[in-house]
Amino acid sequence: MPELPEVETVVRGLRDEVVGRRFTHVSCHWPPQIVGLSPEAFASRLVGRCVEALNRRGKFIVFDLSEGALLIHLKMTGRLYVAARGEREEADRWLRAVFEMDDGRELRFSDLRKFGRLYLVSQASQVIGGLGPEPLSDDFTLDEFLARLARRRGMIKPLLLNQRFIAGIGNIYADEALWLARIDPRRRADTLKPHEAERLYHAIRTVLEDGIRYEGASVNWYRKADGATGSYQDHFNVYRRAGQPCSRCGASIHKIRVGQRGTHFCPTCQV
DNA sequence: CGGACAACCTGGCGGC
DNA sequence: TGCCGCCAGGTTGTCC
Repeated sequence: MPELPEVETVVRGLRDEVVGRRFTHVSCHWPPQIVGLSPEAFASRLVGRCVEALNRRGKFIVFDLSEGALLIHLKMTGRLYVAARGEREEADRWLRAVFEMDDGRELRFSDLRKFGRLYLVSQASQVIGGLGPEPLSDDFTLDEFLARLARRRGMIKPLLLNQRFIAGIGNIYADEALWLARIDPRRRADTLKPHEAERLYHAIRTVLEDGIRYEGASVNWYRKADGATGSYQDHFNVYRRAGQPCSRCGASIHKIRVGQRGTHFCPTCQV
C-alpha cells in the first residue's frame, strides 16, 4: 500500500535521522530481497559509506551515498524506521534488514510479506530510469499528459497504475483520483475528452497532495517512520467504501475488478 | 500494445 | 475451535 504519499511521508520522517550518517554494520535476514547481490556483498559494500541525501522517486526510497546509491521499495508491507541499536529488536517479528549507523542508532527494514526490495547500485538511474513522470513535479505537464493519454488504448485505471506511464500511483489513489475526476475506471484512455483528461490531471495532483497532507493512508500495514498512523483513510470517497453512499450523489459505491485489481467507484457519477 | 494470469509472501477473515 | 480457501495489492515475467 505504500504509494507516493506514504513513501513521501516516510522519507520526510527519516531524512534528518539518516542524512550525514555512515553505515558501520549491515545485516540482512532474507537474501531474496536484495536484488543482484549476495547479502554478504551487499553488507560489505555498504559499510563505510555515508548517506548524503534521502529522496523519493515514484514509490522508491533513494539514498544517495558517498559512493553509489541504495534504493528501497516497500512494496505492500515494508516499513522503514530508526531505533536505538538493539532496542526492542525482538519485538519486530518481521525485521528483514538492519543498517547500523555511526551515531549508535540503526535503520531497520521490516516487511511482513517479504515483497520489498533492496538495491545497491552505482547509479540510481539503473533502478528508476524507466519510471514515468513524477506527478507533483513541474515535469508533469498537462499537455504531455494529454498527448500520452491519446496514444493509449487500454483502460484508464490500469494505465494510472503503470509506473512507466506515471510514477507513484497505486490502487488507493487511482480509485480516488478517478472518482474526483468523475471518470469510469474502465474507460479507454484514448476516449477521454480533453476536459475529462484535464479533470483527471488535476485530480491526480489533488489526491496525492491530500494524501501527503494527511501523512498517508494507514489501511492496514502502512505506518509513518515514527510508527504512527496516517489519516488519509478518514477522507476516502470510494476506496473500501463499497455499499456506502457516494458523498457527491448519494448512490451506492460499487466494487468490481478492473485489470485484476479491486476497484471502487460510483456507477452514477463516474461516466 | 494490451490483457490475462502466475509468482512472490503472509495474515485476516468468512464459511463450514 | 479449527481447517480451508480466498482476498489483499506492487511489480515482473510469460503467454497469447
